[in-house]
Amino acid sequence: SVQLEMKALWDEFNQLGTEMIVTKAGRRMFPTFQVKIFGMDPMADYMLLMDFVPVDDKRYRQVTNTWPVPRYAFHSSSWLVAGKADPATPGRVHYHPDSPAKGAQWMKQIVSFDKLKLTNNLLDDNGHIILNSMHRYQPRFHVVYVDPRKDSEKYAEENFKTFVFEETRFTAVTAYQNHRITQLKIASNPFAKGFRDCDPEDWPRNHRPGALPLMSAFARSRNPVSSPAHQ
Amino acid sequence: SVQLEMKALWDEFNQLGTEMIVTKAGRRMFPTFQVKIFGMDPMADYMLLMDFVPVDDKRYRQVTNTWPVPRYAFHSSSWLVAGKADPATPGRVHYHPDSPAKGAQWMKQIVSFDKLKLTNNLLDDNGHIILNSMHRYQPRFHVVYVDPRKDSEKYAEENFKTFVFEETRFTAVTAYQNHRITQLKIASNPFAKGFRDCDPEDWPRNHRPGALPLMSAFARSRNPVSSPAHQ
DNA sequence: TTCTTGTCACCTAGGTGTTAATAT
DNA sequence: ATATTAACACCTAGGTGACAAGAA
Repeated sequence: SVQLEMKALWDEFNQLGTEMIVTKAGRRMFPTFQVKIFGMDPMADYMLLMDFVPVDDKRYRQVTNTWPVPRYAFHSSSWLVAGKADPATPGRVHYHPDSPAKGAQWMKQIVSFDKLKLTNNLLDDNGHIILNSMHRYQPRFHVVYVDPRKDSEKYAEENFKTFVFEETRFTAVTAYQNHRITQLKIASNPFAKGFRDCDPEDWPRNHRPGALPLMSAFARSRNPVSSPAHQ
Repeated sequence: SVQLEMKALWDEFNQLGTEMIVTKAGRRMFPTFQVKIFGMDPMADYMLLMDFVPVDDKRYRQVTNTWPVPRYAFHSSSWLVAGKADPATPGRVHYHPDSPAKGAQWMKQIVSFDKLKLTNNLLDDNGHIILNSMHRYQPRFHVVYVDPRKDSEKYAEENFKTFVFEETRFTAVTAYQNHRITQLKIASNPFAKGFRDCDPEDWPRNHRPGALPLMSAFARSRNPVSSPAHQ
């Protein structure tokens, strides 16, 4: 069995509609996909990998903020369907770089996919995951048992198991659309600390699951969505 | 077979008498021990590891600079034997973190031991290599074939091969003794760039094996050994 | 006196959202 | 109008030798 790490944070993002940046050079996910694994054969070899499947066949589009009601602009911001999905991207997979390794190795600590990067470059040759911007994806986690038998291909069907956590769904974007997502990223990702203007002690030290979802950071946003959309 | 990378640099250090810093927290080696490997079975599993053996049973001591001939002090600086070696340290080994891996994996790129750290802390529990300061050591590189046979212990003797490069010998120190070593480290280690005061373009771009061994860096040293030893 | 330790400024290396410019 | 790109300031994380203070 598999347990998703940082589930509380994933839930917080998912509630707002998680967005993940894709760039030409490749961008990591945040939150990082991390799991604890139980019940492996400690002595057997396993490959761990991830892939990403489209949640639906829709292309999304950000609805324009209403005007002239700037202070409610945030509430009017939402995702609209903008047509059929673009042609599917190359369905790449990301092997955890420690693969293959023994079950004991995988189970003795949290497995982190922090080397995984997302790109929108269809010609990428860095082995990154290729996604279409403005499309929704569901990350999937696969565990493959390395069968020592000579004719192992025959048993491929029974030698892997797939785990899906719906709270890790996200929309791929080239720039954040929902400013509440931006603020939650800034508040929770250590690498974005430079953009925080709230109490530096609030996160993550004092963060408990169930606490208010970082409204202080949002309230003091440098770029509130409530700024006039017109020019 | 195995080929030592950066051999020209190792030779340059070895000619001066290589020194490696040891600290309580652990210090990386510079140059880093890196090799290219040939002739493995691409499909077989191998473990790669290093250990360090005392070159002799001597303890060393830095001779005091002669005086009052400061400008020749550098030439008078040398290592003296200071008695029998201290009791041997725990003979730890360092497994390359990618171990075990297939021969194909090891051979397709340079294998770098840049995670290996040296310490003088006998109680170290970070798995670092423990060495006695002021003692000389010879790094050794071992390739272990992971035998798939059930009774593989019986064949342990024939399942590993050891490689020794004498130009990688060094003296463990807590502070550099030979200022020419210090200057060569500063000139060639990117992380010490802050201490360079020579032409930043000289190294490593314009460095060719056979070129003069960085005398410009030495000449402009901030702490020339030729400074008076008296106070 | 010689050797060791801890702190420091200064680097490498690379992960953030911002912003202005550009592309569609 | 909307979406993408590239340069950028500001971080995290950690590898350097210098230096002053301490230990043996």
